[in-house]
Amino acid sequence: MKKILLIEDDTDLYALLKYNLEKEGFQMVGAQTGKGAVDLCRRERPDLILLDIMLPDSDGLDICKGIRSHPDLAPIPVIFLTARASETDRIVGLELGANDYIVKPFFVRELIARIRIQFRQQAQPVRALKSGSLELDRSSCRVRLDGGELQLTATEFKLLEFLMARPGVVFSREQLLDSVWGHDRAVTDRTVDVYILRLRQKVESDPANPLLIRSVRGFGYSFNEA
Amino acid sequence: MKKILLIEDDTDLYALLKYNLEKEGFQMVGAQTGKGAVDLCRRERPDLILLDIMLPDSDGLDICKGIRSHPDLAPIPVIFLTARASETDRIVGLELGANDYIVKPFFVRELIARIRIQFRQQAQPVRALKSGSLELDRSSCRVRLDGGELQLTATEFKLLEFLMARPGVVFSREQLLDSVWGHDRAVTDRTVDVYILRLRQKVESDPANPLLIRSVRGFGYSFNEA
DNA sequence: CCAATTCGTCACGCAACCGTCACGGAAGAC
DNA sequence: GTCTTCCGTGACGGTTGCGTGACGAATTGG
Repeated sequence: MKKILLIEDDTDLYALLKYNLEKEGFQMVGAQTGKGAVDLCRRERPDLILLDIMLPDSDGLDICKGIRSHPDLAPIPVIFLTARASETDRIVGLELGANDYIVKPFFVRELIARIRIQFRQQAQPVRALKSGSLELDRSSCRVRLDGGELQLTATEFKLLEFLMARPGVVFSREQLLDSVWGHDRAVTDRTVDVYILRLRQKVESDPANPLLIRSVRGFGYSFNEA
Repeated sequence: MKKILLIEDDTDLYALLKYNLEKEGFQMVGAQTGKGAVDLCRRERPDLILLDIMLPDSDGLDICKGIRSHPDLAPIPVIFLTARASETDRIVGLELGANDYIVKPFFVRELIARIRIQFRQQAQPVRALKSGSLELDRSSCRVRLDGGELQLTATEFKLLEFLMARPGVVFSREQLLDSVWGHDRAVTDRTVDVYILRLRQKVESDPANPLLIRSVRGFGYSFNEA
């Protein structure tokens, strides 16, 4: 499922888009302000960004520039939403690195079609996570430890990917279930423990003394920073 | 230098675009009629196609469909030019496989910006893909294995081409359907499995132990790196 | 020192996933 | 028109992975 970050200050439009895009099967996260948009990106790691240009507190163009200058975020497609229809505005937006540009008012179905185009032709950005001798390649779904390849199952991989992407941050079982298993989970929180165990057995050199995956009693788990 | 194929019946607009785009450094070829447009494509092999939807003798949508169904032409970006602005027209155009859609009257500079976006996103236009003794030639739509030529169907070819162009990258059935079949699909994701099977039977020396096309349980498939 | 809570660990039943085959129908060739 | 090729679906079986329950160890709090 693709995750879309929506930054739009108009409450009505925000709700409308969120509703329609979720109905279309996208996972939506968003903000109604431009403040901290780049940080939000780094935390959420969306697959696509819908960005209003006219925000009350900041300029969408600047946000786009910030995203493009950040190496991890640069490959993420950006679609501008805007009421400005003047020629120079359009050109500036497109030349600044936006992948598409859609002028309000627009048809929701057209926006959806344009989103799908971005995903269709996206040359998947290859991002590898590394911590010591442990390497996780998202694009090939492979995990290597000291050169040798580990055989992880799908859930194990997704859990490790989630934790490695956010080193040092402690997540509760609840949060992990929401993020890794999905919102429509029907799973006990103890399931997380089992997967942490399985991961440790494959990843840790000494599973009894885990160095990579840390338990925080009463809170949850985290992946240790290098 | 990028070659652009322009199909537009309006003489004034045709000349205007040809002039401006040549000034911009593009090599222009074109026709003012839709007849034989697909054949023209196969002869000229442009890097991008500008296509008027409303042509006196034929429908631009059909031309686009014809291009998309040809394995060697399918990856060429298509931008629709049109005076029709109704919602369904836009959706149909975009969902049919157009990469962008611009409504007349438009600013020439915006068109240029949108053309550049297509080229920016476009991966390296490698004509031939090779992996070990397996060779795939995009322009002639031929696949050779150990010198002998394989008989692949159009869908098999497009699927193999897509995977070979991105070795090592794992794609879900969903992504493959979007990219290879197109989003206007009415197809079960299990269809992908069948085509993977058919490809393996033709491509793999031992289909029971596939070396080229890898299954990644829970995720999808990928073409193994050399 | 005991009770309560939390976490690590194991084994098991079931569901999901994938490979495979055969069939009906659509599209195109002749 | 007929024939052939190709496409997509449905179904079946084997395998794998998933999630739960149970139990014990470890930790916390009184």
